[in-house]
Amino acid sequence: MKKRYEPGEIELKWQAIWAKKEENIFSSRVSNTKPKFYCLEMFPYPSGKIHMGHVRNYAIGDVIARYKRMRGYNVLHPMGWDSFGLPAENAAIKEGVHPAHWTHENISYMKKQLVRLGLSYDWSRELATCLPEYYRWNQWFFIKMFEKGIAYRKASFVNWCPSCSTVLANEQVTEGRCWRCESMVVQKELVQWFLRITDYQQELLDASDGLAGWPQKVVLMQKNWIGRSEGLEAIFRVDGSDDRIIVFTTRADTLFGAKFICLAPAHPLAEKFAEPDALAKIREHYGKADEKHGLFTGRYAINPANDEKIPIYVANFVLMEYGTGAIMSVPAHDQRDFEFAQKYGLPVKVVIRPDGGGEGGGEDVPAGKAFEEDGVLADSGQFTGLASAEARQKISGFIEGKGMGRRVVNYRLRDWGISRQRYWGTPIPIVYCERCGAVPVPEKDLPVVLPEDVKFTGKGASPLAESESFVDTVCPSCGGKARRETDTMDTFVDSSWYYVRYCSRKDEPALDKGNIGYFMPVDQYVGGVEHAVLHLLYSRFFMRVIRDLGLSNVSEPFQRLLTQGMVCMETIKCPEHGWLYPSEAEGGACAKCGRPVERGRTEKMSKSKRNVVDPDHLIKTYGADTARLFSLFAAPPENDLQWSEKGVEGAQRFIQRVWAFVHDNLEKLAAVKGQPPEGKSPLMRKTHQTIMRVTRDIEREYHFNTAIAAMMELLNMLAALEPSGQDDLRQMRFALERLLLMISPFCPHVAEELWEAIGMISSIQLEPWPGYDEEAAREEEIELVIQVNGKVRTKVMVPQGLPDEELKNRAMTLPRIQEAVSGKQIINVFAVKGRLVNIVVK
RNA sequence: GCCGGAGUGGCGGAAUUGGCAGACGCAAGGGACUUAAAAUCCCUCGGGGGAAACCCCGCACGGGUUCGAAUCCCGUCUCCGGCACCA
Repeated sequence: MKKRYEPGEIELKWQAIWAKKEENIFSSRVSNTKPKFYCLEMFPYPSGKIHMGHVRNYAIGDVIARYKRMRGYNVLHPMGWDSFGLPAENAAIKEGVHPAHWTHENISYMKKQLVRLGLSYDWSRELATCLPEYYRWNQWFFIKMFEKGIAYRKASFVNWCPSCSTVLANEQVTEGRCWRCESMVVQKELVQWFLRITDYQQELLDASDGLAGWPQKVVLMQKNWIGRSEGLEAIFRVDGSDDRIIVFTTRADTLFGAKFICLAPAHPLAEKFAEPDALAKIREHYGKADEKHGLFTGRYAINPANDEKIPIYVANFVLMEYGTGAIMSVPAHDQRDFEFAQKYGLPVKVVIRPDGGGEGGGEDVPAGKAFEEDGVLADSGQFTGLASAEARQKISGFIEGKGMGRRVVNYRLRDWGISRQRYWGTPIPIVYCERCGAVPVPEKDLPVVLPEDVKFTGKGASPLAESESFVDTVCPSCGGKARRETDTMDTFVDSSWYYVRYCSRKDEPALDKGNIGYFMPVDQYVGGVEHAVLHLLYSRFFMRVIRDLGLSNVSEPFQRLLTQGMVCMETIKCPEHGWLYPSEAEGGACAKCGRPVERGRTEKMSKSKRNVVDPDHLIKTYGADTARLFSLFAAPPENDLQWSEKGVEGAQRFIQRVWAFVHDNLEKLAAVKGQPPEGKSPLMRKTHQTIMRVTRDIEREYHFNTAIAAMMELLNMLAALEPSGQDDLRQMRFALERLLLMISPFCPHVAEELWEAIGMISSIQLEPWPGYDEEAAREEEIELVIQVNGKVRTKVMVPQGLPDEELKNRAMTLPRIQEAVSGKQIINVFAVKGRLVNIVVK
């Protein structure tokens, strides 16, 4: 054994050994003897190289997988590539490389990086979503959904990203910007394919309360996204016509205050009533968060509550996609309506007064803004004086009784638009025939493969539309001339079911019911919180479709979810040259101009801010074990992690100290024979305590940072020991073996190496997780804390397990306490859990 | 604006159920070894007072409940995340 710890050498050695043993170490088969555990990390987009976010994500997952293997589970721990998407196509436009080529190069490089990190994946299940054998099943799912009416086509206003020149789903727009490139999104009317996720909205909502293993934050985000609200649909007759306008409101209690009606610009009656040119102008402002624009139609509607005649407007801020596309406007109690009323000089009628706010004494017109809270009804006929909550029910009932409306539930969630006007995605398997319309490609003709003869110009319509060999086809139904759909699928379709594909090996058929039945659901899913509504909601939807296709009994794909925090690093800025790399700011001065630099905030690592750490460089300098250890030690997984070079060195120091301990004691330790003696010693006690703590910290919320801290404490004790005699050495060896076992999921290479060094023959991977004995972990003496009036006055060592009365007596006799209580009246004495005594005096 | 979450040393972070605030690590200071440096090892390390024993203050801020509060309740401030014309 070398004196120096050389990570590069030993890590490559063990990675080679593991690769040979892959069949029996990291691979998983359907097994009846062991319970299964499916551990999954979000698969990466093959962008070129892995980044520190991946390192952290996969280190967390790997510790869980390795730990569970040691606990005797049949662990499924797969990895693959989310390999369709825009960057590949953009590279093609910029550099002329084919997206497939670019993607496969990246995959092969990144796979090497993952292997180099010592991650224990079952590569026999590796998948790449851009391969026809994978996306064939996207097409298969699409056809099944088409047959069931879940996939359908409609024209609507959609989110269009001008920079990506494609459509985005609602979930993919953040603050009006594209989730990927941050360009402002515009509204465009297009015919698109949608998946009817709204069919499952109530089920998804109801089931979210059962997601006990998920961060509540994520559950809440999903619930808000689905956005259920209960209200009333009320019918407003159009004066002098048979037309009726249906509005949705959650505030039936304000119905008597409705002073006008607003229609969405795309509402059928808006087109019927409004003058086309004027309507077109309103439409220009649709979906934009700017000023409110209205157009009076010249028509009036009848308020079903009081038969009042109120004007009908078309307004840019009314959404066609939510509710009924028409609203009743109550300017006194809705801020938007208030602003609209102000602009167009419409009346404001107060029908809700603040609870307890003087009978009839309040002002009629709110001062400058609407009163939107609940209160007491005013000026509302027979309902005047009721509280809002009660009035909502009563007025809804009243309207229902008149046959002028009904209580309904509305959701904010929209159907998922999956059409993308790009090349590098799954072709939508539809053929358009003049006679038969949209016809699905028959299953036997799948996959519809992406054509190769495509030019990547970055301009115009879908690149697929340029490929005649692709577009021209025959109708599967009538054999006549037909054209293929040229849009591809949103890449979130690919990732909505990949965890199901992993249940079968590459060489086994996809979607095998037996395999799915054995491995699903995922027991632990680990990934970034940025997918809280996107990928995670789509997957919950897809799993239900898969269930309803009879392929699985599972509804929820992910039993437990861990959302890890971001990896952050300090930023450095020069007042003149902007963001700098640390190497450009040595000595606190900008390397370009010599001006002093500003230490910026610690922010998420990003290339643009130049605050990134390259995993390759990190591994080369410190090794994979150190990279993993630091990622896990510096913060609990759900927190953001602040990268620190010094912290990395600290992590490596720990590994080096373990190494040095084994090296320095190797001869003595190797000669040890037999078990440690019965009876307690500080080291034996500490060892059992450490196993207890580490086990508990991993089991409970995966708090690896405190688990590692506990192992460090054990090492500190071991290193301070000066053994004399065989019994001491036996204990030392016992403690060391357990320490190595506990370290092995975190730093698998060095654990293997040291395990071998102390004479163990089989791989440490195959060892069970060490057990502990609570009795052996128990302290014989405890430090009794004595407080007077809640303040610590002294501490004393006493035997473990004394009765409370005895503790109180002992406390009272202590000189320090005598002194503190002398001349005072003792009111009460508390003893707490055999650990603390509090004396209350006056 | 609405809905969540979080504020603990110079820093990252510990602290089962209300019961010793600051585990572990980083940084810093001192010392040992060395011709010297690195590495390593040892000691100190929340603030204030005191020669010391020890005392006072301290978990964003202000109140409260309690024998006892980082932990529970109310209010305020700050930061982070989500949603945002959703009727």
